[in-house]
Amino acid sequence: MLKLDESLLSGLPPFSRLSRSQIREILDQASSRRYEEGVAIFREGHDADRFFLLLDGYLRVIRTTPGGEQIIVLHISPGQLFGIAPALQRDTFPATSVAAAESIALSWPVRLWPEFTAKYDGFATESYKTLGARLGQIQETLTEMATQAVEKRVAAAVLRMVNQSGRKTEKGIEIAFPVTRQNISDMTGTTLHTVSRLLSAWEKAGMVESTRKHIVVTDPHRLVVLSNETG
Amino acid sequence: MLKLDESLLSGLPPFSRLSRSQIREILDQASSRRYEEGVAIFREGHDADRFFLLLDGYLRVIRTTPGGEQIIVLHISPGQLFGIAPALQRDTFPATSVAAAESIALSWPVRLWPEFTAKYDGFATESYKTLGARLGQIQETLTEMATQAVEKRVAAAVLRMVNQSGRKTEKGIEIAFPVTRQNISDMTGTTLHTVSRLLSAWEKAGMVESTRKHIVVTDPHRLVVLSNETG
DNA sequence: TCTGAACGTTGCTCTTGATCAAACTCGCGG
DNA sequence: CCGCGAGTTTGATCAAGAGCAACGTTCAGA
Repeated sequence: MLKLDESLLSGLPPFSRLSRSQIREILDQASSRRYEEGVAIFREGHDADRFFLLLDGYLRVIRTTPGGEQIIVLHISPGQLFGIAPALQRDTFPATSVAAAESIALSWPVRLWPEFTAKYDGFATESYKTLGARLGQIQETLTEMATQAVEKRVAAAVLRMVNQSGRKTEKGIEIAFPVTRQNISDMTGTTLHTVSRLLSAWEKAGMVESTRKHIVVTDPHRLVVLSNETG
Repeated sequence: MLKLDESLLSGLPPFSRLSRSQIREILDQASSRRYEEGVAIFREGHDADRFFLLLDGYLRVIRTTPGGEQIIVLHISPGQLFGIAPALQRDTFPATSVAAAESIALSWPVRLWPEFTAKYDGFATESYKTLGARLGQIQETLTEMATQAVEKRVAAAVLRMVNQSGRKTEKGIEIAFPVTRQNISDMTGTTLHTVSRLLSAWEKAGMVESTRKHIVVTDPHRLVVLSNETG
């Protein structure tokens, strides 16, 4: 395994208050792995024997119903901890994580969790902050799902991805990882057909442009208005 | 304020590993309050200056949309901690808590949270376990909302309430706090009309009996089957 | 005992978005 | 360069459930 550089972690919130030598210590205990697009990092219900940090790429956090349908609960962006079941005293993962694009993640055995929280200043605080934000986000999505019409849910889902991973281009802001119509329908509890129709309509209206697995929002403002309309 | 008895807490998970004197200490710092049915204990977005324990009664945890619609995220039963924003490093409450029935809760100022977690063995562990369970439940609800038809969502919601608060009667198992059709529609993202029709149908089919604000499940098994059917 | 408000029921209509069906486009591997 | 499969588009049909309307029931308080 190649030696990881301290600069990988030094800018990230959970580690920002640590000294160079502490970060070295942490890195030396980590294993690093690359995941192809579409590959699962871990699966719902499996033994939570490690916890993770996404260095590069994007993940989808997924739950599958007994009936085989799946829904995307949230996305993970670079720099975020994930699979932190131990923080909630769980011994199995509550959801599946799949690489939305080629990704690189560090991981540590769970037995180090108590050590990390005890020893490294700010680590526990930041981890729980992450969890708090995530809980809030899920509640948000739930509320949306329960009260908003499909068009607004889809608009909100697209905007969420843009906010989390948007990068500027000449055309507008583009979602930084591959997304299919099916993916969006899995985030919003609708069908790929409906999503396709909506995107087509928005494209005609000049708010987005999309090619296969690829979406650019050309008029974010109008999309925001759309997603907020009281209906 | 009257003196609270140690037995109130000694059986509850967050405190079960503590000595009598430690529990005394904790109780002496608590304030106890009674809440009428329908009254809010705290509101979404407000300053999280205290954390709570429900001694008796039932709570609804609610989120309200900008458009004024509300949805019930989960219920809290006696013995559970709630409003534990500090555990997630939040300084405002992420949702509103309303008494579903007359309730009694203890509360402590947030500044005691770090002290409690540091000083009392098992307190942090159990708190995070609660949070983990709650996160899991919300994810469950979200998945359900995204994939299941209305009838199954309503069946699942009724069963969840029964599981959390069911008490046996001659007729069957009854939900221990007042629930209106509107409440159930707020849990499932539907309308009170649809809920009313479903309950009527189930009543005709001999699975439930209900009077105003009051539901008894007479044939839980069939309701479970109904909620699990692959549709 | 009366009254009004809160809660519940039920019929009808109409819209949303699922479902079914078919064709098209792009990119990749052979 | 061809053929195949994954992803996408679009049309047509249909059912679930929302919305609307009206009425019935229960209960608390005057």
